[in-house]
Amino acid sequence: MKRSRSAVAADPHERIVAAAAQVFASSGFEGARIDEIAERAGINKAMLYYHVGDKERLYSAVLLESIERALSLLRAAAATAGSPSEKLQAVLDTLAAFGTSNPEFIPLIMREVASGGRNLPDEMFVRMGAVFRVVGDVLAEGVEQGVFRPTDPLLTHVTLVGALMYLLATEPVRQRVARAAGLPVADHNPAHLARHVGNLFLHGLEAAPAASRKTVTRKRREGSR
Amino acid sequence: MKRSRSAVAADPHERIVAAAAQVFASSGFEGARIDEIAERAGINKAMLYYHVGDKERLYSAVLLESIERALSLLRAAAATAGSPSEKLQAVLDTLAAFGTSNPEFIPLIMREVASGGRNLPDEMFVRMGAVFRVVGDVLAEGVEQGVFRPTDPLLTHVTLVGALMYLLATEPVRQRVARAAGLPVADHNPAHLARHVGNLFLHGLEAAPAASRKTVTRKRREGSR
DNA sequence: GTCTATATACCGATAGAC
DNA sequence: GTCTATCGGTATATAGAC
Repeated sequence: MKRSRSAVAADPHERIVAAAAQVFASSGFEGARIDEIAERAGINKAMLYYHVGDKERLYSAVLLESIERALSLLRAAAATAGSPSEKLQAVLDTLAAFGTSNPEFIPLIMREVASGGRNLPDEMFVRMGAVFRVVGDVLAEGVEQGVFRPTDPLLTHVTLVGALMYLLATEPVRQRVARAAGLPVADHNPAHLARHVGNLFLHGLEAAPAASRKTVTRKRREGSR
Repeated sequence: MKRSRSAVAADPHERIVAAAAQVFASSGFEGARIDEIAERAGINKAMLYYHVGDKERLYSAVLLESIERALSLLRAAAATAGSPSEKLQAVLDTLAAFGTSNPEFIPLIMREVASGGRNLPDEMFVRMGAVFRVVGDVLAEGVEQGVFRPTDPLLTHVTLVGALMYLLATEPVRQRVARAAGLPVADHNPAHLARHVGNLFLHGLEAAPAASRKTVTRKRREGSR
């Protein structure tokens, strides 16, 4: 057991980590300023070093604390009663909700992915493996029941989770792109985005099922709109 | 017409932009050091400022030059003869190939997405809109022909492209995760990743087609393996 | 445990000689 | 056009008083 989590976070360590998560997420590791983190945590810079050590240790603490919370939520979602499809959708919904109530999480992960995970502490890979296992088990269950096609589980997991995180993270960019392209500008809530990803991945984009086989390609199955 | 593109890039401007792309991609905007860019371009720091101006202008030049090249390749891919599904797969293949022969591109884009596009110049949004239109047109064509289900095209485009870019970018992270989780470590080539995404998106994960409708859920359609 | 003051280093940008 | 030298600003990290 580590520290108790309270809403106001009286614990200096927690206040610092929470503030650091925000700054690291919005500015990256190199761009984050210790002064800004200290200020946002409401303490002095010297105190920050006293409590959590240098910038690198603080960064590791932020990442580990984030993924730890995400992991336990995702595990709970996958333990939901229901079909593998429903479990997978529950995982996506949970990830979207977590990414929204913890807006630092997705930028943090995406920056690390962009840098090839160069600054990731070893413990992070273990946690990421645990997250994979949550999705991987659902996929395996689906294949076993014959409701999922067999695929490379790690690739499918990354595809699924990456697509949703990307969709969530691009919200502001997407709106500006829509404006620049003369498209209708819509702001989608996270739940909607999770459903879009789930729908797309579960049923596929093609209207005709398995049209690539040697079965007859059914053109224009009427009543589709 | 701007400048001629040669392999060795005798033009100082090009050498600088190419070097900057590498450094910005691996260190981010704030983390990138002008000295390192100059050194990697084989010129003096003062010359860098003489040729391209300050850090921000250099960054914009890198982004615009990258997406411009990607855009023309993607347009060519979408102009391929074939079904909408084949065109979509061609676009994915092209993006994967481009991301591989231009390893700076995906990290650059992902970092910007992670920061909400805060440092993106206005011209970038126009280009990103053009990239969307390439995919959007293929999607519209597929819907028109009745082979694609109608979806929000912008969301589907971002989901598709985001999934592939994420898959490509996580290659090194994925291997370390696999090692930490005791999974078989595989290094997939970009073409394979593009096919994984295309396959998943086009046909979906579910073995039974449209099982969510009121049609009979066909359990265990035999001969699936 | 908390804060002020500062050491130390580095970075972006430019001045100015050639 | 090219380079050296350097200015001005700011960053991480710590020393030391309280």
